Amino acid sequence: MTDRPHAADDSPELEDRDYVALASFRHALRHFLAFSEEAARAVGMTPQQHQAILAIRGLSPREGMTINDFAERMLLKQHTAVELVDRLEAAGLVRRARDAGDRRRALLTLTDRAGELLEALSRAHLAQIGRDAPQLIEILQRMSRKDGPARS
Amino acid sequence: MTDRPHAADDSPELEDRDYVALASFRHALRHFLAFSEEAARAVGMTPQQHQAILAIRGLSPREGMTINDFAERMLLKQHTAVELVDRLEAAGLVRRARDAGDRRRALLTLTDRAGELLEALSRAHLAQIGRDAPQLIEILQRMSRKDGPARS
DNA sequence: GCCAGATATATCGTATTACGATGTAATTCA
DNA sequence: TGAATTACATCGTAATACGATATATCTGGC
Repeated sequence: MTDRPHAADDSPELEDRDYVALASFRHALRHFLAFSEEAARAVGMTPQQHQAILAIRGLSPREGMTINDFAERMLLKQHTAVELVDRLEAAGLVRRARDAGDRRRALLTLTDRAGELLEALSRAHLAQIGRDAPQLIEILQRMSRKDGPARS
Repeated sequence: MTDRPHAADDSPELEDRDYVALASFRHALRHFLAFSEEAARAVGMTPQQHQAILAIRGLSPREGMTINDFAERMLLKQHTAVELVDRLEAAGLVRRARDAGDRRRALLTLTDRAGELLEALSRAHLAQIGRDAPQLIEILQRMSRKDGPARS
C-alpha cells in the first residue's frame, strides 16, 4: 500500500542501470557457458560430463571420490549423480571402484582418455576466461561496489 | 608422439592448481546459479522465466522486444524462445503485442506483476552478488593473471 | 500491382536429464 | 545380533531445448 517511490524497506528504488548490469552479467554468463558447452560437445561430451570430470580432477585427482561427495560438489541430488556417473562410465570417462574398506562406497577415478580430453578443454577454457574475465570482473565490481543499488 | 612433459604446442603442462582453479570457478558459478534458481522458484518462476524478464527489462524496458532479439539475447533458438514466451504469457509475466508497422513482429513487454517480482528478485541477486563477487573476482584474476596456465 | 524470395513467428515430435519415491546392500552400535 | 543408518541404485515422470517444418507478412524487381 505504500506509494511507489520507495519499497517496503528504506533501500532506494532500483534504476535502469541496475537491471542493465544484472542483465549484462547474466548475458556474459550465458556466453561463457555456451562456449563451454560447445567445447565439450566438440570432443563428444555433454556439458555435465565435462563439469563432472573437472570436479573429480580438481577435488580428488588421485584418491577417488565417492558418489555422495561428487553429488554435493555438483549440487545434484545423490541419485542424479548416480545417473551422471552411469553415463560417464558408459562413455569411458570414469571408473567406479568399490572401496575395499567400506564396500558401500564407489570411488570415482578418471580414465586416461578423460584426463587427455580434460586437459585440452581446460586449456581452451583458460584461454576463454582470459578473454572474458576483464568484462566479468568489471560488471561484478560495478554491481558490488556499493552494497545498495546504483548511485551516481 | 611427443613425450608427455610438453603438449603439442609449447605451453607448459597444466598443473593441479589450474584444475583446482577451474573447478572452483565452476563450483562458484553453480552456487550462484543455484541461489538464483531457488530465488526464482520461491516466487513461482522457473529460472529461465526469471532470466527472460531480466533480459527484457535490461534491454528494452519500454519499447518492447521482438522474439528474434529476445532469442539472440538469451542465446536460444528462435523457436525455443517462442515456447519460453508462450509460458511467460501463460504465467502473466509478459505480453505480446503485434507491431503495427510490421505485423509479423510480436513486441514483448513486461506486466506489472513481472516488474514487481523482478524488482524483489533483483534486490536479492544484488545482495548475493555482493557476497559472492570477491571470491569470483579472485578466482577470475588467478586464472587470467597469466595468459598461460599456472606458474609459481 | 504481382509474385518470388526473404523474414518473423509458430507448431509438432523427440531426446535429454533432473527429480521424487522407493529399493537394496553394507556398516554401526546399543 | 538386529534396528537404525549410510551409500548407492532403479524406475517412472516432468520440464525444456532442439530439428524439421509450417504459416503469415513484408520487400524488391519487373
